Amino acid sequence: MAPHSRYEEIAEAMRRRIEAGEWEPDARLPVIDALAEEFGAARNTVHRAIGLLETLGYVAATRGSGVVVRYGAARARRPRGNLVKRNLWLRGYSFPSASAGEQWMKHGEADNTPTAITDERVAKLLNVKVGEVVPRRFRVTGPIGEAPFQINVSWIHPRVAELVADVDKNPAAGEWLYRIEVGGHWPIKWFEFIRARNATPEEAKLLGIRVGKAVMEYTRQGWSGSDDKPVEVTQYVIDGDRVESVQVLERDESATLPWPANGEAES
Amino acid sequence: MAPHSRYEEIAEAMRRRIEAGEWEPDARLPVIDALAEEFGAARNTVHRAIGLLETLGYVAATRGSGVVVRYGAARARRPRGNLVKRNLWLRGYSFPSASAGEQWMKHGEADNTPTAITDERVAKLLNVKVGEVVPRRFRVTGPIGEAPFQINVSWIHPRVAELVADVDKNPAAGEWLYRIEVGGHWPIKWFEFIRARNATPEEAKLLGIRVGKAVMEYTRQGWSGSDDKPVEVTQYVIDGDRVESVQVLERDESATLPWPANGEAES
DNA sequence: TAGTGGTCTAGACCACGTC
DNA sequence: ACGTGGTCTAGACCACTAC
Repeated sequence: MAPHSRYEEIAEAMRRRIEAGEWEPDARLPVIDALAEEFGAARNTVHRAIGLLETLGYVAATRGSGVVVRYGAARARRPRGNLVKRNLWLRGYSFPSASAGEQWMKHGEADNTPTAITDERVAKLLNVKVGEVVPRRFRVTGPIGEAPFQINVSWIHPRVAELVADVDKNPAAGEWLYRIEVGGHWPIKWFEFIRARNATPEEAKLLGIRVGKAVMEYTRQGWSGSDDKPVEVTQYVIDGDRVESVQVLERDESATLPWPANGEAES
Repeated sequence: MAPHSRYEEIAEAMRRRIEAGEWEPDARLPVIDALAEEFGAARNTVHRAIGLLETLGYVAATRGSGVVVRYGAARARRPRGNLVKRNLWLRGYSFPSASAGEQWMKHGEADNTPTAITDERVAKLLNVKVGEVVPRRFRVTGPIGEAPFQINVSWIHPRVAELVADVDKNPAAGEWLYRIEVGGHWPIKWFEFIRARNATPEEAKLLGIRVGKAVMEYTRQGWSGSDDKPVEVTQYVIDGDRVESVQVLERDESATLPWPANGEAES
């Protein structure tokens, strides 16, 4: 029954106590030294068990204050979909993967300075070379009053850079995607790639989560409607614990095969 | 520039070497002791750096053989969708989140024995109590000839247990979902919940991945069309490194607002 | 300032793959 | 049997929070 390692056993024992209610949500756990003595293990081993419980979403540890139970925390539900809505009044767009509607920028961390592309995959999707400097838009967002849980980064192809050059100085001009479309690239077509992966150290710091925490990554590639080449790549990195996509499955009866003519039925 | 800890610095240095091609894909890295000496750090610290690189998908470590570069590995693409297809000939169903089509059961790990429900969320979705014993179907699947990368588990509500009791002995009778529908619960309606989270120790062992690796979790809840209560819950847990969902975004022009009557345009 | 979690070390031992 | 990665220990020191 126990092919587990010791730290997994300890994590398992602690998990059971949490689920049994012995340690209630928002309550503080005993300090690590006390737990180490109780379990008869080294401090490091208990610390590792806590790290596991943290990535699994059972507790949250804060240096200086303690380890707190985070079991049964609420999670934002975001309807899944593939419909892009345009709002010509605001000269903006609405992507289903991007927002739950009520999000806000945080910290003033917005950064619109052009940057060299380091990621090989992004370079390929945008059809530029690694190291090339392109316009970039960077945001960390989340609901008002709560911790941010989403990183938004967009890279723009150099050949349309002029079209979005004054977007920040002149907000009434509309979003940069709108500028690109009316600038001669209508209609933009998008592909979206969805992955689950582990947070990098940089992302973990931005989102206030532990390194290695699971995140959802949406990567969107926008193609020009005129020259049929990529014009933008946008990536959303979302704390996996904070959101959940929901979808109603529909029946495709058109794809239903008829009963076989010579009925092999036997029910 | 370096708010990193030492193990993150070492991981960063190793990552740069991999991306620079100094350590090529499928090549073996130096042994940990050698790396520890080179970086002037303890063995444990280097080991932790390697663990980080492993969860980020850059390397794969195997006890007894070594650490191998896994950069740029292929990934299966699975079209995203919400259309459930019925196949009356096979008396089965096709869910977009479930399969890439060519999957196969692995290891003979299939397990159809009834089991007590331990997960509180699953219990709630199936509308039963935690600890209640219900029919369960368990599979670990993946493409032929490759390592499995997906865990499929289904729980069935006790009130429809009789309808699926003989499914295993009589394959020609069709899938258990088909049996439930023709047994008086047509049409079943489904909701699907999608999350990214970290693999538990059990899941990691089944999928052959490191504990804490990011996985996609699809949870499907099926409602009876007759008594409007849940009849089944199915969960897919998929190695995040092995699949990627792809989707074409469509324009919803019906939602587009008209230009304002008093044009504030200035482009 | 005291107490908390987080990191690092040096060394030991274990589990597993390879030869 | 050997060499590999994985775990555990005991102790030290650091970074951060709360008081």
